[in-house]
Amino acid sequence: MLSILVAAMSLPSVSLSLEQLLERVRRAVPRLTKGKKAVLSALYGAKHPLTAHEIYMHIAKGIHHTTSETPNTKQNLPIDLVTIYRNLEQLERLHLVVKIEHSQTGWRYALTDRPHIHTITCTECGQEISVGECLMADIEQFIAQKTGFTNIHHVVHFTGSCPQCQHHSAST
Amino acid sequence: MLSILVAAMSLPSVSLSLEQLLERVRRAVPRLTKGKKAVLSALYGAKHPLTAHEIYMHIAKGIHHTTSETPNTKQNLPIDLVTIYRNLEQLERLHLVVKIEHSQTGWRYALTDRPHIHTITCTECGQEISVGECLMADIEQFIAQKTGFTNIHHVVHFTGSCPQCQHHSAST
DNA sequence: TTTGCTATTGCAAGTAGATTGCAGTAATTT
DNA sequence: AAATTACTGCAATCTACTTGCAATAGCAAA
Ligand SMILES: [Mn+2]
Ligand SMILES: [Mn+2]
Ligand SMILES: [Zn+2]
Ligand SMILES: [Zn+2]
Repeated sequence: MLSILVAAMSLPSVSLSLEQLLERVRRAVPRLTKGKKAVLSALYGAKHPLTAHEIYMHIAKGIHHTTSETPNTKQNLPIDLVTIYRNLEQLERLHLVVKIEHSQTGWRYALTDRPHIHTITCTECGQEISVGECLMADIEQFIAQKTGFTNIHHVVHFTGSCPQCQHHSAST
Repeated sequence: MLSILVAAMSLPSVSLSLEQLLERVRRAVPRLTKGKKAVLSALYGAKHPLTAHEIYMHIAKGIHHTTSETPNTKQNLPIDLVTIYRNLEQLERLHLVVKIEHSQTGWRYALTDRPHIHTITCTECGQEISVGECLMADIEQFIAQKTGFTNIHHVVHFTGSCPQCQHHSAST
């Protein structure tokens, strides 16, 4: 059984450039707006799944602050958080974005079909560390065969007691 | 809109009676209260993981309604929802209860170490069906070895397009 | 380039799951 | 029975997320 796990660890990296991705989205949606581009760019550059708020912060930081030299025009206003939620919802319907997990601060989103890692959180101290590349591919394959579903994705999060916190346990 | 889990959990293979479970909890907590017993009883009898609100409703239904014959005493008042949340939190800290998944209506809780199944939800029509017994044991074993964590549990949910809804897809 | 259509946006208000403060209650020990 | 204090209920609060609506901005036809 562990052989399955080892086999699943060498992941195919499907590299689609941001421009290719945007072109694909342009064909799929009625309007390729500034907000949609910003959300896709944020997710494209992300090293791990992001919450809507993290996407918002990422976009806001990428925009010039208002100074006497750079006046407050519509170009340098951040995208409203509600617009980010609506764009994520639309991109989800197109299967271009997926909810990967529900963290303590809300859902985390990522581009579909990207190699990704999962994390484990200590329920006692809150420490969150990587458990490495996703090992769910074979399980999803199995589910696809068994159920006939397509576009299968998963929401996963692990919890436990980290090495520093292992004591006072009532369980086996 | 949202479908309810269909027969998501079987009874524990290692049969611990409710009385044995309560005895174990009695030794682990300072006070074995009416609320704690009610929460544990609800989870013990559940066929699938329950939300805090579902536990609340379960407890309320199990208590006599007030009539002229059965006056409104403290015995037939339901347990307050906030008390259910606090008891679940305490039982989680003792690793006796775990959050199994985040449904559309909130977190679902179950007794620890119970065999369980997982489900897949169609993102288009909302249909939710079983994918069979949990297949995560090997992955958890792998994570335990790699990270040194103990008491490892997981939150998992699958989504996809069901056979009846497979069309208009922008992904591969 | 200008114009028209309407998808999309920002703002504000609303929803609902979950948390917190606190005064009173009840489970347990002596 | 009395003492101790973990626990409870109520109300207020927090916050991730959604919804209504008038204004805006993609996009393409003219
Ligand atoms: Mn994964
Ligand atoms: Mn499982
Ligand atoms: Zn820890
Ligand atoms: Zn469907």
